[in-house]
Amino acid sequence: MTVRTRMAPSPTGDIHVGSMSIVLKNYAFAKKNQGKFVLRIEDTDQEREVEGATKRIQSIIRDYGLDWDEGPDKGGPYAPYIQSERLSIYKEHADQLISTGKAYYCFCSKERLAEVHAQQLAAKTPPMYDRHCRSLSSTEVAEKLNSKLPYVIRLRVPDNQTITFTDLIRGKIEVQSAIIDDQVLLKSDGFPTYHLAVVVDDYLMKITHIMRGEEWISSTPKHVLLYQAYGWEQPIYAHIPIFLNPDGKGKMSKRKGTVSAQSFLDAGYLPEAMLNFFMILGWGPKDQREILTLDEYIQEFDPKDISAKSVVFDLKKLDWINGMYIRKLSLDELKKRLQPFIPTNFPTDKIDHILPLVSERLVKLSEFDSLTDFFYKEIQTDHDLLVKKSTSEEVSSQLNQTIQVVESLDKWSPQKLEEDIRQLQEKQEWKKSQYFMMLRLAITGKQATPPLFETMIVIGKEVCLKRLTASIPHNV
RNA sequence: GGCUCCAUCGUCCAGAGGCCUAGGACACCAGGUUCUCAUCCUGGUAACUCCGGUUCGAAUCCGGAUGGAGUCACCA
Repeated sequence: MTVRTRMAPSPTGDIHVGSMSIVLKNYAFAKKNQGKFVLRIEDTDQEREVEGATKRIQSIIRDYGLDWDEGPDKGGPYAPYIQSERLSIYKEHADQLISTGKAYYCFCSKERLAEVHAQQLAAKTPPMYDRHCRSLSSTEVAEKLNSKLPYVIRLRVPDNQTITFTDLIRGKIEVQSAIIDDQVLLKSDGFPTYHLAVVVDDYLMKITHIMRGEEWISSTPKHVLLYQAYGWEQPIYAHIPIFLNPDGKGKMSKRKGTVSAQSFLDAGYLPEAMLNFFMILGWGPKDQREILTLDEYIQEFDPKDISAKSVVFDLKKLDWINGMYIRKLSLDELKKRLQPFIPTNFPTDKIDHILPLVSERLVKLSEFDSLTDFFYKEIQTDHDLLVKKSTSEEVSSQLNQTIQVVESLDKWSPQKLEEDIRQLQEKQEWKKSQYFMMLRLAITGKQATPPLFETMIVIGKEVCLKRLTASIPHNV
């Protein structure tokens, strides 16, 4: 049997990092088993649909370096892969359930439903449909249908049944049918609900393994009931634990920070670093490696080894991984990845000299600007800081003598520059840490920078002299 | 609140009855390298939620408590 997995996002906005992590798992598991990974768009909610979201979902998955074998733009043996284009299929399947008595028409108005709900809330009973239309006679139904009353189709949930399914990660899960609502299958606008559409499509598209977020675990019994109603074999389930906010409290949410997969790329995280992070959150290879390639992951990943507990989205670890990946990039490749983050007024002729100086200091690509701005922008030196470890007098003298050394330099090379400046420092017996930090501040305006001499070479003799002169304290 | 799931260092993972005075990684702390920062190297702090039971023996099995999470729509 060919393994077939799927990801079924709904186009209601940007795809979440949690969803991307699930894409990765479905993708990897399909690849590992020489199977197929399907992308299906679940656009059954017309009200919440966001214009252009379907396109963006597809492009972000590809930006992360993943791809699907069958999907909206590629087609495949079970096309179409967009649910709004499959409406007749769901209608047909809903009707089938009506004719077998597994589902029934419901003509309740939204107002009545809201009223019932409010009453149940007040009485502190579980808020469920009161099955008002469940026992309508066939003549009553025919009458209402004839008078064009709007209707939905609901699942006739059996009484007193224990519903069982197996989750690859957790094992057997049992739920009593009594707590399951007579779920709406087909909405009054003719669109299916998620529950109907997902079961019908997963079956029709021959999906063998359903790996989806843990939040679906409580609606899985409804799906099981549907499989039973149709007499179809259940797929294999693996409910992937969700991401918790970095503070460890609650499902990762927009309110507590960034959640969209796109925004992490925008912030300068490398897609392969993101993927690596997803890999080792809640799972690890046998030998405890933390850094692994997609191919290695595909080889070693097994959904049943995923930890069953929800995991904290630890940004510190992500930063570490991203730094590792940035340092692994060749300078050419780094330059390419950096393009969107390089300011327009950046002196491109200097980039090949600047890049080696900052590459191991980059945690995120977005930091490039703040790490390199002093190379070409006007700097602001804090004069209090400049004289902090000394006196204005001494600093003034240090700067003047340094200017002389720099001016008389015959060769503008880091080796020569370092040699002469060190010679000066040793001769004058200036305190190393004070003198070099003072110089650093004068040249760059910052306390943390790449090595001073290389930096000065890149900045250029003229600008260095200008900055040194400008830094001389005047109040002596 | 009902239902479901989960429970090892702050975080993630290892541990599938004796190898555990619990191991690795991130973070943190200290030290080394060094002109600062970063990288790199060394070392350190730090956990089996609790209570019962099973067993010669439990982090590992069972039960309960507690805690955390998810979910209860004509949304997915």
